Amino acid sequence: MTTFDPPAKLFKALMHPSRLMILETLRDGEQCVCHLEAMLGCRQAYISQHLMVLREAGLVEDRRDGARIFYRVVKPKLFDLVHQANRLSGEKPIHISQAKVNNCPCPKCNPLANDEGGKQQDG
Amino acid sequence: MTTFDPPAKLFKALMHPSRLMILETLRDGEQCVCHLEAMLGCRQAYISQHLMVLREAGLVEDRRDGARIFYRVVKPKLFDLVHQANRLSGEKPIHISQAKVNNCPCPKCNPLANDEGGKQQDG
DNA sequence: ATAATATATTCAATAATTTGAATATCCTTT
DNA sequence: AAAGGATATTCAAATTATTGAATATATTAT
Repeated sequence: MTTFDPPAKLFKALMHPSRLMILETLRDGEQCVCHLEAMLGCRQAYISQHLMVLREAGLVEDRRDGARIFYRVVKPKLFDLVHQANRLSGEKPIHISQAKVNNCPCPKCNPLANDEGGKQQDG
Repeated sequence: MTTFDPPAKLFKALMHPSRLMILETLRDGEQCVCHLEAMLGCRQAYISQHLMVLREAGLVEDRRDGARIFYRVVKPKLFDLVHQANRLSGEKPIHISQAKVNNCPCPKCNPLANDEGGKQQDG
């Protein structure tokens, strides 16, 4: 309708904390849904619904690798936008740990379990 | 609730095209409500409601001058955020004319009508 | 084929946003 | 004080977002 519809739609896709958390988790590179599930501590369907919003807004794309589906941010400049918004909100810089997640079965968190067999690297 | 609530709230305040249009109109400096009314071509109450959202999000502040109330953007960096979002949306740069608006009675559009008397500068 | 795992979609209840209409408030002029 | 103009608030109906539950789809292993 107006000139401002496209940016308004972008902001609308970004207006949910869980979606921002998802994006921030993707900052490190693509991640599978089960990893996002473990990071956010939310149910799979919930994550999937938010991923749908991000996907339909054109902000993320997915790639299937076997049974898993990996999501990635399409334009890295999106990260800047989120951080700039965080700064404008007067908040401390966002930093979420990209460390392996314990209860996550994905190959990034448990490479040995999937690629070789049985072994884990927990400590 | 989470780290992402503050930026999410900011995005929520920005998710409406009319509010983006209002902000962009304020880029040139403070403007009274009747000017925004003339710029957007919307009713006063509608504008006022969106101004309330922006005000409650801490994005704009108002100043009364006589019968008129002038709004201004608190942090100019907000303009960058909107433009960055517009760029990310793959749109042409936003530029709205800051020219005087014909059907607007405010002092910025009709300085003579208010400050001196009767005269206009339309031609 | 069956079972198990990973992910997506649909459904429904609740909550929030949008927006017009009506009305209230505050200021200025008379 | 009354009237008129500028702006804010309240109300209500329509629309949209949120979110859990159930279910469907696709892949891999048996």
